[in-house]
Amino acid sequence: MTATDPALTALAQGWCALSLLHGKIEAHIERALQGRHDLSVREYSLLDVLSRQHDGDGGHLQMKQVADAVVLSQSATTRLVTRLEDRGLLERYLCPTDRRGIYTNVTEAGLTLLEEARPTNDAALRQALDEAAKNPEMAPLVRVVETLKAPVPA
Amino acid sequence: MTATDPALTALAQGWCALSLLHGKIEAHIERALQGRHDLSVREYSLLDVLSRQHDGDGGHLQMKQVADAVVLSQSATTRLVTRLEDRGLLERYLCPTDRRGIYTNVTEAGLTLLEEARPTNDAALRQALDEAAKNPEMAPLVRVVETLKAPVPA
DNA sequence: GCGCTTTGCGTGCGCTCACAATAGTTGCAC
DNA sequence: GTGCAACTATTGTGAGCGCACGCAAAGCGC
Repeated sequence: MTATDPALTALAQGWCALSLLHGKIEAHIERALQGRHDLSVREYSLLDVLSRQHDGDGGHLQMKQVADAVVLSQSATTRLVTRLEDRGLLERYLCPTDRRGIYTNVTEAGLTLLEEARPTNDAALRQALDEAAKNPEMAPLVRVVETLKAPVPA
Repeated sequence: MTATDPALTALAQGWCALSLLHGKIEAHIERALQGRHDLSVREYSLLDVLSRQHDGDGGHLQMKQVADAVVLSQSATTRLVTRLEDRGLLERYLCPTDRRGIYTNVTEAGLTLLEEARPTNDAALRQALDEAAKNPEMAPLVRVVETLKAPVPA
C-alpha cells in the first residue's frame, strides 16, 4: 500500500487542475461580489440555494440540509445564516411539525440583492472561465462546465 | 446589465456543480490526510508542488509564485511555509542574486512524509470521485478529471 | 554616492471555519 | 409517565486566511 500506484497518482493531476480552476474562479468572483455588493461567494451561494427552494411552497430545507448543500459544517451554517439574518436578507422560522428543525425564507431585500448581484456573479464567472481556458491543463474542465449548463432544455 | 442573461445564468449551474464537487473531494481528502499524517490538503499540495520544482536543479520558485500555484495570498503562503519549516519539512534559503527573493527546498523528512501520504491522498481522491460520480450533476466533471490524467501517454 | 519608486516578504488585526461540548426536541421502550 | 437514545441547532475554542501595513532590498535617474 505504500508503493506509489501510477494509475492513482495520475488522478492527482486531474484533481490538481480541478482544484486550481476552482480556486481561481472563486477568488475572482469573491473579489467582484465583495467589492460591488458586500457579499462573499458563500453568502451569494446560500441566497441562491434558498431562493430556489423557496419557489414551491415556503422553504423546506433544514439547516442540516443547507449545510450539506454548500459543503459547510453545521456550526458554520448557523453563523452564515445568522449573518444574513442580521442583515435582513433571511428569516428563520421553526418547522411546525418538528420544533428541532428550522426553516429559512429569503426576504424581499434578500431577493432584491440576489438579483442585483447575479449579473456581477455571472460576468465574473464568464471572465474567470475565459482566463482559465488559456491554460491547457484546465481547458477540458472549462468546456465541461460550459456545456453542463442546460439540464433538460426540452 | 441588471437584466438576467439566460446564457450567463446557465453557466452558474456548471460552476455550482464544480464547486460542490471540489468541496466534497477536498473535505474527504482533508479528513484522510489530517487523520493519518497530520497534514492539511494545502500543506500536502505545497509539498507536492515544491518537490516537483525541486527536481531540476535546486528549487526556483519564489514565494509569490508558490502563492499563485496554490491560489493563496502572500501572507497565507508565508505562514504556510513557516509552519512546514518549523516542522522540519521545508527549508528556506535566500536567493543568491536577489536577497529579496526566497527559495524553498523540501527536506528529506518532507519528501519521506510526502511519499508516505501520497497513497492516502490518492486513495481518498479515488473514493471521493466514485462517490461523486453517483450524482448525475457531477458525473461529467468526474469523467474529465479521470481522463485528464495522462498529459502525453506517448 | 543619494533619494525615490518598485518589488518581495513578514506581521497585526478581524473574520470565518472546523471540532467539541451544550441545550432543546422527538420517539421509543418499559 | 419516566428514562434513554437519536437528532437538530447553537455556542465556545483554537487555527488559518485575507487585507492593510511596515521593513528590507533592488532598480533607476541624477
